[in-house]
Amino acid sequence: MTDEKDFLSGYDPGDFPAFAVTADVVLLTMRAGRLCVLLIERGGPPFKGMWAFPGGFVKLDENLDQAASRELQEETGISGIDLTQFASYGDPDRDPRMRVVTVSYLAVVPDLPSPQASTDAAKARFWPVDDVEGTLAFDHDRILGDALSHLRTVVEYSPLAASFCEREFTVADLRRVYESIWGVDLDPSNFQRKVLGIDDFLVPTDRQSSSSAGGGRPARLYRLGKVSELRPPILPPD
Amino acid sequence: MTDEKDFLSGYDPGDFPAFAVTADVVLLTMRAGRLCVLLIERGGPPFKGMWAFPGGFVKLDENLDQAASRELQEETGISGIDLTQFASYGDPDRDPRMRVVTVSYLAVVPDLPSPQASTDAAKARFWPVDDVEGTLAFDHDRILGDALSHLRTVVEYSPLAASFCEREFTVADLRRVYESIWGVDLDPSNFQRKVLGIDDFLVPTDRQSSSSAGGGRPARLYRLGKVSELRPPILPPD
DNA sequence: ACAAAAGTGTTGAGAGTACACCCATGC
DNA sequence: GCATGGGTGTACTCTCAACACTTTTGT
Repeated sequence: MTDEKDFLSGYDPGDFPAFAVTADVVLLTMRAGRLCVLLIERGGPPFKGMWAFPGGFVKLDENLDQAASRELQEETGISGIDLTQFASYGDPDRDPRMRVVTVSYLAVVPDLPSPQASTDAAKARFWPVDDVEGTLAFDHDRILGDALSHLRTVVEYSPLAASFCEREFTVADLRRVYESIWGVDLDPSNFQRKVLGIDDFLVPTDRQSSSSAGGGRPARLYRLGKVSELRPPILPPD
Repeated sequence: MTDEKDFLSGYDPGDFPAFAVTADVVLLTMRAGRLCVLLIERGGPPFKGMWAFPGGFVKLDENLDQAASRELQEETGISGIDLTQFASYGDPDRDPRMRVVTVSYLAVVPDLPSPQASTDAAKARFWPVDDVEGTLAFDHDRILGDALSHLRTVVEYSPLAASFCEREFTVADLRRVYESIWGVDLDPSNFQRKVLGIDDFLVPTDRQSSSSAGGGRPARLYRLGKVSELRPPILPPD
């Protein structure tokens, strides 16, 4: 009966509950067919020695998106990738030090070189998602779970899965991404026809993959087209 | 280079940028075939006299979901409905008074009695969405746009559209909801077969609608079942 | 009887799956 | 040649949109 009155009419600036706001980045990649997440080992309390997402305080003169990419750049050296906000978390006890609301972002990248090479963030590395579930600092386990279910949903209806691939990739590369995410096997020939039949999804190059591993016909290389929506969706069979 | 160090190692509590955090509710309903949104007229600066979503400061001892339903209840008297978070907004200048991050929730309800009857929130009313786009306080126009596109997406793959209907409703009621949201005409007979063919979506009652308006065969009344996902999705033709 | 809305039957077009088969490369 | 993976052809199945038609009410 008081707060919202203050909010609706005039009030004394500074007369509001003070929160810290952070931006966290759940950055996913695919390594050897396993879904991996970029984590940073915490050097101090709370949760010292545990692993958490890159992220940190939003500054007073930047917006939420900017904070997320700045923190990612500062802590891991990674920049120039798409970050999309997917949820915010603000339970009273999620950080024992103070009241923090975190705005969480999802990023999907190809298999990058390990981040320690790039900056001073020596404690950053990729972990297979299955190996860390249930072990993260703060409420980051819950956030990771939400990020993964968000990923699995979005990937059916958007070309996001192609972000796991390099700039040029084969249809089989893309198929293996979907197979990993859904844990199913897809028929290579039908998958090929399906994705090539979607307008503006894959644009062919005139280059071919070097058929490196033990033979087999080289595959054509594609680049991601400008499609924004996959209709009909790419679904796992049943 | 300083903030995130503080965040990773120890630091002085209180040594962080102080934000206000609010929870806003975009509550949608369907009236006479038009999509409507619940708004509150602002009684004081800034944006005095303009309309905005119900919402207000998150308190230090409640979580974000609780803040959203509390504010909705206090400002409009509406309670007991599902609120789902869909996005957060925190541009530096979105509120001229201070730095505010707002966590936005979407709610979908049947045609409720006008809210002024229930509480002291005399300035709350439903507005047709088309009539207010571009006129709202703060960045609420952008939030409304995001809420609507979120609605249109979610409605294809979830039973959310049924939340626009009363507890018992006919297939035609539900069809008119989809027609309004997508702005298309759907074939009544095909729509009927489609939705009744989805397991656990609609559960029949033994009651019928009173065929009130000008004749026509009374329709069976249904209740919403326990399905959580619509596969295949309900799509507009083309 | 007639209009209006609910609900069913039928059919033809298109999409998806399974799988046979051909192509290009490494060994 | 043979193994391996890329890519095409084909036939069967299933779904869905279109629309004719029957059912049940109000006037």
